[in-house]
Amino acid sequence: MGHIATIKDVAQRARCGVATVSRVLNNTGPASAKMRERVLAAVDELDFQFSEVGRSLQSSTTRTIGCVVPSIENPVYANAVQGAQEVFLNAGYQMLLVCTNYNPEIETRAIRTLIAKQVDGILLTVADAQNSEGLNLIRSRQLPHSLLFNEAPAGQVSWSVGDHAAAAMVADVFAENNHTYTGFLALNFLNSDRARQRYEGFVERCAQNEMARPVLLEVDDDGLDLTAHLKDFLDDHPSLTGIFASNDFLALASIRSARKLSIEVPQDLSIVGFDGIKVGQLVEPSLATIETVPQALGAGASQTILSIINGSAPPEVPFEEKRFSFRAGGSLMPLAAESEDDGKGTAFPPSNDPTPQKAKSNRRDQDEI
Amino acid sequence: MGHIATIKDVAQRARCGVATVSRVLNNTGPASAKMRERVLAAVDELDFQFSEVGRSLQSSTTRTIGCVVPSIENPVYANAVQGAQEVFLNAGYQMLLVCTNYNPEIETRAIRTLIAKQVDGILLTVADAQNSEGLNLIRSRQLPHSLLFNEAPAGQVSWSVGDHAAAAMVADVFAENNHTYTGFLALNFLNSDRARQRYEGFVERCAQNEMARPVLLEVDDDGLDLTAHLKDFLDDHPSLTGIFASNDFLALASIRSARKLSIEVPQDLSIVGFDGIKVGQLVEPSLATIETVPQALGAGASQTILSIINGSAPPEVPFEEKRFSFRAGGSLMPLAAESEDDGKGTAFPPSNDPTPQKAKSNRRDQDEI
DNA sequence: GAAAGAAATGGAAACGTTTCCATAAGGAGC
DNA sequence: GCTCCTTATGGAAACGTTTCCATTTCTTTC
Repeated sequence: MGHIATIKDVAQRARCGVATVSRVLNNTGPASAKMRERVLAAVDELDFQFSEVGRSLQSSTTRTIGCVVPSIENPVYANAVQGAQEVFLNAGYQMLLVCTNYNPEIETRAIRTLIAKQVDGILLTVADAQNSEGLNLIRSRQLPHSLLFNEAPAGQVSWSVGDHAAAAMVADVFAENNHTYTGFLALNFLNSDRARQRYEGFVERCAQNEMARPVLLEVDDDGLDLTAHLKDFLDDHPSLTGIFASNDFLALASIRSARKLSIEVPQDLSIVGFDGIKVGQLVEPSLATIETVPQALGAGASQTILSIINGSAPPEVPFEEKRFSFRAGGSLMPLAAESEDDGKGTAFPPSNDPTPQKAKSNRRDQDEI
Repeated sequence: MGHIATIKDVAQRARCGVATVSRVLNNTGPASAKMRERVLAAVDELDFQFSEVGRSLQSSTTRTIGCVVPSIENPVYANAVQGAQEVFLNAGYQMLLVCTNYNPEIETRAIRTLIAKQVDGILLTVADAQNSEGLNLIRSRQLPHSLLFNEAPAGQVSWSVGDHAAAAMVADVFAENNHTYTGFLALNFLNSDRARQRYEGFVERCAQNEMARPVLLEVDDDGLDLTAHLKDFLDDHPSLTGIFASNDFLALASIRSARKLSIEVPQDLSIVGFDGIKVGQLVEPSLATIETVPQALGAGASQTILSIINGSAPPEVPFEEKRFSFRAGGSLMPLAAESEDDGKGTAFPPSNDPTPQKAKSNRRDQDEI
């Protein structure tokens, strides 16, 4: 028989009503010992399992949460999703995952479907939090949700890195290491409010630190080879001594491209990444970067949702200082101080790079301002 | 009002029966122009959307697929899941994702829940395909499914890398490069049939190539620092010239640990990884590895499931040669041939490593067999 | 042994759909 | 005006649960 047993089949087999079966199996309400036994036997024989669909219809709860992120090829999102998934699973929820590829149209459609599927909550990273159709839908339905990675529109909770402040910290690190002329390397600048916020934070703090305004280098393709881009960029801006890459992959790709161009990192060019992916510590030179805690953010956002669902007190979003930190690395080197070398370079890299920190620069020799 | 509109509300507002609403909205069956208009207006005013739960109960289809993988922190799985997700989304399915952390208990429970939720199919990577309770449940319910990464038990389709053959290829590459004494570095050996298959494939082919039996080094923790392990290992087996790491992260960590021990890669020790993750090409030396196509496997497995669901012809699993290939890299160096140097080292790395290929070895000087 | 209370049980409604079927309305042809 | 199609329409059942409520069955207690 290709027929899946329902509660009716069980009731029939146990010679009782469906209500009794429900009571026995859910341990809700009384049942005599023999009845219990008969029901359990029937369940066993029929290999019965409740249909969650029927249950959901009746209880208007699905024990399912939607999760919408741009992509999980990016280890930052992958970690966050993994963190979220664990929290949800422990709480008895499963997770519907949608990757939008930074496409607002897919985003909206996915959210619409999630709502139709009556998920109990939605965890999401939208392309643009200020202007997301899907987010509005969620709000208007008052569906429990939490933003992840997006900076929240005023008054909303969001589990974000604190991109603005983190990028500012990079500016500080450059300043402490006497770098004045820097560049900002971005991918997907247009589609991501995060990249923009990093840029803004970096630019602002550079100004405050009386550094030159960072030069923006946008790359569009996700290819590994930045060499041509980098060459043009450095030719156009020969005074650059440091590049802030808006993520670690870009940073690693830059290091590699620099190497191809016979520009040594960090002697000729310092590079700082963003995200703090694991491999950054495995490479040589190790990558100076902003270390983030995506898994914790994902877990926190999940807990926010769960607390909304069951009315408990939501977890506090930790202070910015807890959400990111600067990780020193061999890809960043202090420049010789020009005027006041007060030696307070707190970010001096405890590098695993055997190259002496004050090694001569090739490129710099000609370009030094 | 905090009430979500149902088809009844729409019917009431449009002054018609629910059947009519259903017909109009689904374009199934006739409806007069004015009726159509009234219904559409009501839908608009009430912001109505069908409940998929009600639909699912009626149609016994959920447009949802389960996906069970060990983890998505591993970029291989992340890519596969992403590939799968895209295929499903295009076909109008959403994906319930569960990460098992290689824990069979979680695996079983998750699959049970997925079945209860009446997913239309399941895509899964199990800890042990020969002996998976969850997989048996799926089979006994005849639920459309496909294995991913697991080698299939006889007669079953599976979208796997071909671990055995791929590992054998690594043995061949070592042989071609005159390496005879090799080690196999594994993480999670016990919990993963994949790691075991790689080991077997490697060992067998080494034997066929008349190389020494590879020495097994198991590490248990996922920490980044293998230095102590590696030191002990190399002390115990001083004749080793090459290590096959069962994934690229381990390979990169080995390179780093070797560096700490002043063992140069590849001059003193060649390392070959497995998976072909993106960063392997960004680092120095670039990583020699088995390149796999996880995204394609994920997509293929999804299509298999979809074709089972709608009764169309399933896609063929591509031949092994299409599923992996050897990617040369600077982490592997040929040893000076001892007897017959026929120069057919096909795997000679087109390295981006500036170090001369035949550089002197430190460690080897004392250890050379 | 009867009355009263407690415990056990089953029927039926409700959840939101789709779809079968019956009926109502509209036109065409005589 | 009548019959006969065709086209529209609505009622109701079914999908698999849970839960309310009414009924039956058992224990107690006098």
